[in-house]
Amino acid sequence: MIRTHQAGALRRDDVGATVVLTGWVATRRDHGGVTFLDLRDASGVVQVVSRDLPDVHALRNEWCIKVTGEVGARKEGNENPDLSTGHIEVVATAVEVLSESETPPFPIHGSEPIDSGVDETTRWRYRYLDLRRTGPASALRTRAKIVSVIRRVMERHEFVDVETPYLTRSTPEGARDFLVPVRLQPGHWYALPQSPQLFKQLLMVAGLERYYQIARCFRDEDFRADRTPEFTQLDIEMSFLDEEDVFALTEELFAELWRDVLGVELPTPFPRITYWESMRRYGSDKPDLRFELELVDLTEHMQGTEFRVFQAEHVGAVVVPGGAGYTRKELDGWQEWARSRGAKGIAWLLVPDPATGDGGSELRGSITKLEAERLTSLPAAAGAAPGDAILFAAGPRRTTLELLGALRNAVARQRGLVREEEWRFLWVVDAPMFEPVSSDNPAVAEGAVAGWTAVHHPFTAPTEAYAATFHDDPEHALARAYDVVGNGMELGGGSIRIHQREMQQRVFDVIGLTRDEAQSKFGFLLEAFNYGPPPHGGIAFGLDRLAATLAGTDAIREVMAFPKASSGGDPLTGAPTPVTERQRKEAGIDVRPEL
RNA sequence: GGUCCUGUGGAGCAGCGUGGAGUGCUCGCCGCCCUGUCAAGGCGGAGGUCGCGGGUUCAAAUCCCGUCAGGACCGCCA
Repeated sequence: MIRTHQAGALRRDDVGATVVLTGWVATRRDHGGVTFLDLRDASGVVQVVSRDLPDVHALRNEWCIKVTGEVGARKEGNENPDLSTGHIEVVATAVEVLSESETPPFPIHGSEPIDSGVDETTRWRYRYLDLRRTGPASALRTRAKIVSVIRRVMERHEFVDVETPYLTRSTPEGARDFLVPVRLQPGHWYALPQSPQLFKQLLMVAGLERYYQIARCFRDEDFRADRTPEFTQLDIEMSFLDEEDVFALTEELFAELWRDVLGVELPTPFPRITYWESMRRYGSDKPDLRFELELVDLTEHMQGTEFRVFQAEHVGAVVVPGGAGYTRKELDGWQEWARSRGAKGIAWLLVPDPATGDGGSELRGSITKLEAERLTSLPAAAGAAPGDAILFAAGPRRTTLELLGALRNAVARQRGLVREEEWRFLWVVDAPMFEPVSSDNPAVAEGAVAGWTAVHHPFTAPTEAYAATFHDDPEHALARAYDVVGNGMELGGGSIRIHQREMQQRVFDVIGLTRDEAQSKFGFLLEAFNYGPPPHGGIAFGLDRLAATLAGTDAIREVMAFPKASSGGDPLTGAPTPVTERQRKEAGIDVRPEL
């Protein structure tokens, strides 16, 4: 190394040592006769002081330099308690410029928080400068730490790390594939994997018993703050297991991650809740338990009403504590919020509080034309106290619950009900096995079921109760699927797979997959299953979401080294780019093979 | 495919509703001064076709239409 020490690691013990440091000029304070430089390297920042080196006046921020000098204790009163190196400074005897720098496009210094007001476009465009900053860089370090803990836990349990192909066939998940043309077979394309699902099942047939991989996955779908076209999963599969093995492993892994990364002790085991209970109580299959605000079911209460809005399959509500003080504008805001989500709207009722005067003197709301009996008993039925507001939604059961679930989250955020310091994990189990094919085809009548599709994927096993009947009653069949949810975020999910041919065939029958189609799509897996497949199952965790959660950010871009923009492009390299006519020809892009 | 927000010297913002000279703030940048600062301080200075195109108007950063880029959300995505 061309240096002797790390700048940020120097302490009182080093006083008197002659050191050679390298790094970047974070800032300079030039007093004419004495000049201070903050020298930054990966370890942190140290103050360099120069009294008689004429060259230092020419230095500028972000120049890469080498400093030779002696570590000195700072005089009392000159110490900086905010700096871990604040008790010492390096008295420079020589400064060498390793390379000069343009003025950076945004301030760098060193100690900015992760999102310090610089426009993201600019940060991603100059990500290599962004990462000179402590906050953004520490997010990547957190991610590396997470990967390290993961490997430690997986190796402790004798999991085998196997790399599966990135150039492969389409996997049976629902997302669009990224396609890669193949020069040697014009007109034929690889798909980049949406997950290593089929390969890890093959590895179970192969008898590996315990597989894991930190695998890049690709889905050509639209963006969200927590979704990007390429992302990383911790992918796990085990043989001869049941759900308890997956739960125990996950809880051990999470407990160790939270302990080592954040110093937080997670209580285990995580509570479990069924999918439908979660929908009923929270309107979501990934409920945030850091606040209460459980949904109220008023379907019974509205049975037989003349009030048309509430003549619906499901009537539910969120009770907003202290919401009687809502202004008309705020209530209109909720209407707009609901409509922006494609709902017809939400009804509201303010319960007056005589003590504070909030909500006036009588029940007010958009539903006061409701039968008097029903109206006056409504606050009690909803569990609303004086001073509360009740926000209603009515309609088909599932969409109404989902709307109320989103409302629950929005209300909690708006009213500051989320206990931000808490970590609340849970398992959501017993998800439906199938859901109706959402058909935009006008030929399919409103409400009619055009067919069924696997909620999870078609290799997910039914629960014992539905093993014999799921093909006759796909609507109610439950799957041996599980999601792990933390603070309202889906951090991972998996299932116990089907390993019996007969059962697998019935699933294909339900989703309308013919033998030929199944054979052509994943005949290789079915063939493998002819050779004594073990009972198996697994789980996959979104590593980016895990890292973002542990790094304390909502945006998974922050824990990716070179994230994509929401257009799907790479702001730094400018990819994707058009290809030349010659490349098209070589890759056989325009060739249409006989199907 | 859809809805909404944003785009103003290098960075972050204000200005836009109710049109009137590129006006302002914090930082950065350049020069000079300065021997104990902590993202130093003082004085001076440079730097902007207000994303782009069109329209309305005597006059557009401001109003209208289109478009591009970025972001959030719905659809989609287990």
